Amino acid sequence: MVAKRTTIRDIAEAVGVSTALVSFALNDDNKKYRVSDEMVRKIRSVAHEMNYQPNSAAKSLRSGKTDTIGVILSDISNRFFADIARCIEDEASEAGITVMIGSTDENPKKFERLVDVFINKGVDGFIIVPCEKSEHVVRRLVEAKVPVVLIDRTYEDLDVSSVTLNNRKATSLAVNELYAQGFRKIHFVTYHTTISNIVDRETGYVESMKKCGLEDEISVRKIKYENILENMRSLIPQMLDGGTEALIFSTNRLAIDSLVVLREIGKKVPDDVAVIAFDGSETFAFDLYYTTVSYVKQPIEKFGTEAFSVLSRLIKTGDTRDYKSVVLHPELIVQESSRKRK
Amino acid sequence: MVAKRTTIRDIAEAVGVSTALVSFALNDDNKKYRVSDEMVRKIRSVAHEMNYQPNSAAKSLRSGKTDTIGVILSDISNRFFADIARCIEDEASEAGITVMIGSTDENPKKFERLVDVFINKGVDGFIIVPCEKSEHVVRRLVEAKVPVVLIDRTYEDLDVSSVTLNNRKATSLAVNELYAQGFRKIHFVTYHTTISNIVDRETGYVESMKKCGLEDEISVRKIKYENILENMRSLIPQMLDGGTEALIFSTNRLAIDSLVVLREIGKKVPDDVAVIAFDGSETFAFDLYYTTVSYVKQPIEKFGTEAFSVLSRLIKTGDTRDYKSVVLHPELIVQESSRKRK
DNA sequence: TAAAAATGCTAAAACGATTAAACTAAAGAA
DNA sequence: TTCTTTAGTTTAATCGTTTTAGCATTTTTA
Repeated sequence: MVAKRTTIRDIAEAVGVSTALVSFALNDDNKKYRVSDEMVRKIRSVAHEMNYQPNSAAKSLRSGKTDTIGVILSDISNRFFADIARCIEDEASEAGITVMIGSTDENPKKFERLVDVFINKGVDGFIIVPCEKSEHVVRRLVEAKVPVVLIDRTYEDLDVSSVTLNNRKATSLAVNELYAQGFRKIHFVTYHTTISNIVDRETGYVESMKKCGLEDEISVRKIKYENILENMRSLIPQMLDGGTEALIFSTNRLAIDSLVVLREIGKKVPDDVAVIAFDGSETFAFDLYYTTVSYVKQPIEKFGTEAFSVLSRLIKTGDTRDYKSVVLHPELIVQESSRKRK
Repeated sequence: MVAKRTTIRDIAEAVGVSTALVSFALNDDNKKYRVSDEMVRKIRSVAHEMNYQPNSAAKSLRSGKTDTIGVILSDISNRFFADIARCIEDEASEAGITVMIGSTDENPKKFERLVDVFINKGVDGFIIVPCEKSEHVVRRLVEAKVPVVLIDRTYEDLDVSSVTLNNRKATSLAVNELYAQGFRKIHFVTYHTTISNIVDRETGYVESMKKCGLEDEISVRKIKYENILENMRSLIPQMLDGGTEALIFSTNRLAIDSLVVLREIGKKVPDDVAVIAFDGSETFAFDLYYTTVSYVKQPIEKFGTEAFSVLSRLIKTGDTRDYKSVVLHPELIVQESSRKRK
């Protein structure tokens, strides 16, 4: 905190009026409270001269508002979440709201601790990427009537606002494209998890395979969140040996590490195997590959803007029962990696 | 802010004592203020039962401390800064300190506004990646005795703590490696800017070219921060036509976009031109290239940890005159892109 | 010309915590 | 027995704002 700041009382003394009047004049309450225009001008100019900066601790204490929101993500150093954070930050800054950010690393303990810390700091609301096994924490918030918006994932049986992707449609788009290109042995690589968005992507894959009449070709391979590259080194060759013609990945990370492995073992995309990745947020990574990579694109900015707008309303109205689910739509970016060569 | 929170007064009433005693008991002041062990136990258990969360606005108002620091970066969606932010966050969380993050986009106006907002929120100190033409803003902070640590870049004639890379050494390493490999026409691509770290990288290039006796081969090409890819599309072919044998880039972004262009125009690395990039933070992008890319590696985590540790001391001692410059060391990661083929 | 309304301002309480100072009761010293 | 310590607790001020209720004036209305 800065050394000896100007307070409202200092201004009051300098001008020779009460602190109340200064407060009225500095806030736009001067209409409501009938302060003379001349006085408003005087007070504001003195405040400016004395470089007055309101003490927000005092403000918060009085008003119960902090104009601060807590944003809890999986990992801020992951591009997808960083982009979302950036979006939220921009929206918030526009609205004069400050953002506190924390990363959970998908760890329920860290998640709970972050929630406590932010509650403690008195945030006005939360934007949260919830992690596995943390439904109770979010439930507690909802029950305490704390404004909350979940993004990227949600808990089905919780009455809470959310902004998510239509994940089933996302993988469905991928399957259909590959099917249309003539691929049949289309296989899916994903994480071992119960997180809703990842699960939905799997469901989407399975369902659309069935719709395409490829029920017998369905193959879902799941790996752990740790040592992805290592896991891929054994999984990918094994799948190719098994006759896989096309690969769909449920996340960006999985796709990238697989591409690395494919290069390592000298397999060509899409000649040896077609690929559709998830998430264009790291497009530039794909740009460097010898072939351009098709991928399911999420409207990243919208996650941020929508979440912020829903949260703002929640905070403003104070009616946390009035929750709302926003579902965003994926787009398939078709490039070379999913083309069938004869 | 959460609906009707338990206050210290609620606890006091529940236990039937004064609020002062509750405060003593909850803080470890019970030694200093001689509260009976039994009472401490009782108060703490009631506080726990009532799910007491101290109101930090009140705490801050009283103490003038917020246990919050402001972190101002160039752009949180840039991997390099996101990694640093992540590091700072981890350190801070360990120490029970909350972080507020903002991005300047290298825009002095945004920078100044962020500083004002954070000051306003009463942060205890700043970690800042300063942008061009903002020396006066940082100076004002320093003069107001606000704890500040600059990272990545600094202002030479400001008495302020900083954590920076030895940038001259960084490019020097690159030049020497290329020279040792037998390259002579080693050229440097950088931004048009006065930001200290970028300028130092140029200086390092020029100086070590001279030391290698390659004074006549020195060539520095500068481009604007906007439309990098477009700029590269015209610059790179032009340089190759001019006989460039090896390229050194002053940043990651420049390197990546150039690699994209080189692929587009069908030039092979390192056969047609050798490349040394800057910053390994997006290594995975390089992993996908047909050839692995050599680069100057910055110790990213150290930027975060060192900056936080310096800032902590600054805040604790309150002696902002006791500033300190930490200089970190780059490492050259040699891979295929800088190898001379015969 | 008195009553009513509008205008411009102030006093003081409140928000929730911390803390210096004071107070009480019991224990120890003289 | 009286005085001094010590332990355990309370009182009340304080941090910087906001805001309700109310006090003088002046202006309008009837």
